[in-house]
Order: sequence, then C-alpha cells, then structure tokens
Amino acid sequence: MGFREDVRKIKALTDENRLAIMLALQHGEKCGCVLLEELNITQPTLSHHMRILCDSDLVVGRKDGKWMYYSISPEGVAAFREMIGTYARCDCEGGNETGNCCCSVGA
Amino acid sequence: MGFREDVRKIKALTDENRLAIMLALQHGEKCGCVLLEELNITQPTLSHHMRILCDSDLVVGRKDGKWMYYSISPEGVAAFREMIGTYARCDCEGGNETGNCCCSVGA
DNA sequence: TTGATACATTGACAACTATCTATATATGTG
DNA sequence: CACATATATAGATAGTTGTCAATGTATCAA
Repeated sequence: MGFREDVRKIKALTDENRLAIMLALQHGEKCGCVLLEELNITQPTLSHHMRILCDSDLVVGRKDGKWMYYSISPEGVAAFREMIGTYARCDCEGGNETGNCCCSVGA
Repeated sequence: MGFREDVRKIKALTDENRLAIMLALQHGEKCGCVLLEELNITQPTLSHHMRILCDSDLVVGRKDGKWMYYSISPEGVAAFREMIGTYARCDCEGGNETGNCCCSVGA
C-alpha cells in the first residue's frame, strides 16, 4: 500500500518548530518574517520547515510582493485527520461504522 | 510548551512498518510471532517497532507465557487523535467551538 | 542603479532512526 | 536437565533530518 506518502505527510508534524508554526497559524495567515520573530531559528531553517508543511498540504503559501503569507489549509487539515484516523483507530464495542466508537473522540 | 512529548508520540506513526502494524491490529490483538509473519522484517526489528508503538500508548502489550499479545489501545488512540487535533486544526467559518468546523472532518 | 528587505538554495555537519547480526533472557517441552 | 520457541537487548551501520553559514534570487524604494 501507499504507506510511504502517508509517512511523509505525518512527518510534517514530527518537529517541535513545525508544531509551533501550526499553532501560530491557527488564527489566520502570517508572513514568514513574522513567524521568524516567534521562533528561535534562522531564516533558512524556517524556509525549510515551511516547505515541509506546504508539501504536506497542511499549510498553503501565498506570495504577495516580497512577502510569503502562510495559512492553514482547511482541506489539507481535514484530509490529514482523516488519514490519521485510518491508522489510529480500533474496533471497540461502539463500532467504527456507526460513529459511536471511542476512536471518534477528539475528532 | 511540551512539544517534545507530542513529537515523540507522532513519530510513532512515521514508519511504514508501524503503519502496517496499526492496520494489522485493527481487528483485535495479535501475538508478535504472527505480526512477524506479516511483515518482511526481522524479529529484533519488530521488537523495536512494538516498543515504540507501546511507548506512544497507541498499542498495549500483554504477556502470556512466552507470547506477547499486542492490541490497539482505545484510550491511547483517542488521546492521540485529540492531540493531533490541537495542531491539525484551523479557524474556519463553522468555528471550532460548535463542532461545525471543517476540521471536524474525519474525526 | 544602488541598496535594503524577504525569501530560497546550497553545502556541511551533528543527531537521530531503521535495520541487521549476534547474543541474551524467558518460557515451555521432552 | 537439555532443547526449542518467543521475545528482548546490544552493537554496528547506512540513511535521514534539523540546523546553520554562506550565497542566490526577487521585490521594492530612494
């Protein structure tokens, strides 16, 4: 199966700085230079992380003049969570089909 | 914030073999030797992966004689999805509080 | 055009990870 | 006890990843 692509996408969230970036973007788009002020990393490192987040489709970038505005992708986030749900799930009494399974928690 | 612990847990799902294991356990517990037959890896490598999955609380192990039976942890899975949801989320029109946000998809 | 700003790319390096072989431990069987 | 089976641990190694300094590219203003 195509586990490789899923692994690649999940890896987008396996870095402390990238988690911080996801939180930083939660209330709307920000440009790179603003993110840079919030994270104790250099500009090339931020560029590296933004590329990974965009490649995972969790984040989208919009270029405006010399600025890059980044924002959470609602579609990407939804697809991500759905994908995670295919692996982080179980068959408990409620059943997954009915939506009553404990795995529906935090959905 | 404690991103480190979250990163460690998310890393549990960033390996193709571990994703395959999560799927293999989805319909009930299996002992290590059965998993070993389904995955083209050596026994020490399986042991390594099971340790990581158990450390992440996505899987629990039960020792019975010389066998180790592994199964999905419903609580661990629920906590994992909830944790993922704190990072893979957005503020779109529906709003996160009401549960109508697009980020509720695949929950 | 010159200079400043925002961002991307390159190359190097340390840290981490998945994998294997070899070996150890534990359990059950004759 | 000796032996087989199931699993864990140790050590080695190749590949990956996050980071930085240095440099390149693009945009805008004076």
